[in-house]
Amino acid sequence: MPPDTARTRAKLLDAARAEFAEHGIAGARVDRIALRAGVNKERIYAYFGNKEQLFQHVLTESLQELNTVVTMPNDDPAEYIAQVYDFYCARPELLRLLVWEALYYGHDPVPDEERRVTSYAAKLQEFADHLGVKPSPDVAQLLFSLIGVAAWQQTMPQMSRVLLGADSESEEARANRRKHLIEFTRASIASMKQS
Amino acid sequence: MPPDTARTRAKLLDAARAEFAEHGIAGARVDRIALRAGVNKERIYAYFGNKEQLFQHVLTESLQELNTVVTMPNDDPAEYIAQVYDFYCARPELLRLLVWEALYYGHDPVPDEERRVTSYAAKLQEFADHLGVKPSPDVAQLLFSLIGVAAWQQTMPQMSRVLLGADSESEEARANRRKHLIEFTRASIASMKQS
DNA sequence: AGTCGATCCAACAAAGCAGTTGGCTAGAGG
DNA sequence: CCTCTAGCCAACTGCTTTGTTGGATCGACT
Repeated sequence: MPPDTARTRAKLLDAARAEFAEHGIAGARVDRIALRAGVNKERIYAYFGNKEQLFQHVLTESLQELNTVVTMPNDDPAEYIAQVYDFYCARPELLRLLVWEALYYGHDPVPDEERRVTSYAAKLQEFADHLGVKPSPDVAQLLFSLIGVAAWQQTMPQMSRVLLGADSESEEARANRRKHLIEFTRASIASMKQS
Repeated sequence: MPPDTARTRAKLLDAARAEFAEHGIAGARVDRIALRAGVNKERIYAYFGNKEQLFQHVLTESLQELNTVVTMPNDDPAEYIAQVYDFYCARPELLRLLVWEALYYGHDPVPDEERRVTSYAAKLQEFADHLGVKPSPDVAQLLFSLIGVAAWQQTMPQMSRVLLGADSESEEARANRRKHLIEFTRASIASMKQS
């Protein structure tokens, strides 16, 4: 295999990630992906099959990245949530991909949903460990809610602007929300532990 | 004006709402909207201009509905959040429309964003009143976060299934999450008040 | 009944799009 | 130097989709 193949594949995946994050599955244009990558369109079909399968490749790759980058830190679950927030601020594309996927598949199962179960179970285990409790439906509810809070601002920029003010994307506002997030997380963890 | 006009318009808006909620702006098909409504496609262009403007009409209408249906109840802010949750469970289309819009416009302002500011300010006022505090950025942060938690399950069904289990859409699981939501809300309100 | 104005619609035009094909190129092995 | 293979690409195909148009329809008013 010529050395260019891997590079070409990678360039396509990068371009596709940007395109899909911006426009979603229906809105993405295969021509545009090829153009961005500086590669011929036909390669997409040769490597990935079709548009939807390409989307899956992009998503799988992105989820792996998310899984390795955002880890459970020192011993503070609140810091973990803040890290999730930081990550989605820094790399909004990954969240957007997940949201496009959610809208596209709705309540139908997404491709290889099973594989995700294990990696989320691991995260849940870690989270519970740091809380000093056993993984349980309640802990899962809590983690799920907290991830939601951390992601909500990037998920709904219009609502954020309307409710938190037009400058809610400034550096200062971001630091402020981060602080809010940490307090919020601590409070909800404390209340769960005592019950 | 013939009496049918208003009816035709309404039928189109209903069909468009369903179509847009399901497929988003890029994925929606004008033909399909006309077909669902049992009306000729040309009427859409006569009444609404084009696909994107039709989307805006649908969204405006839906936001009004949301605003009138989900009101601040008795005196319990936690019950309000639970009501938001119930509403999004019962009418997921409205949330989906908002999410499609968020992805479509991203960080650019959405059409007539100003008008929304006032209605959200009213909600914030009500919320603060029930908390017995003045509206402030902190209260807004809290309300925004809580809306996020209430909406998160419908926003991310895949993540919900993966983290909370495949049956997370059952009636029982829903009641369970509702309970979690109320406790969660109470805890975060209590912690905000004391600080 | 006849005319007028507005609504409706089947068929059309033009552009955009996903996916294909057939030939080109470069490098490895003989 | 020739051949064979595997990646590469410009041009093309056929279908889908948005938006338009010219004539049919229907009710109101005279």
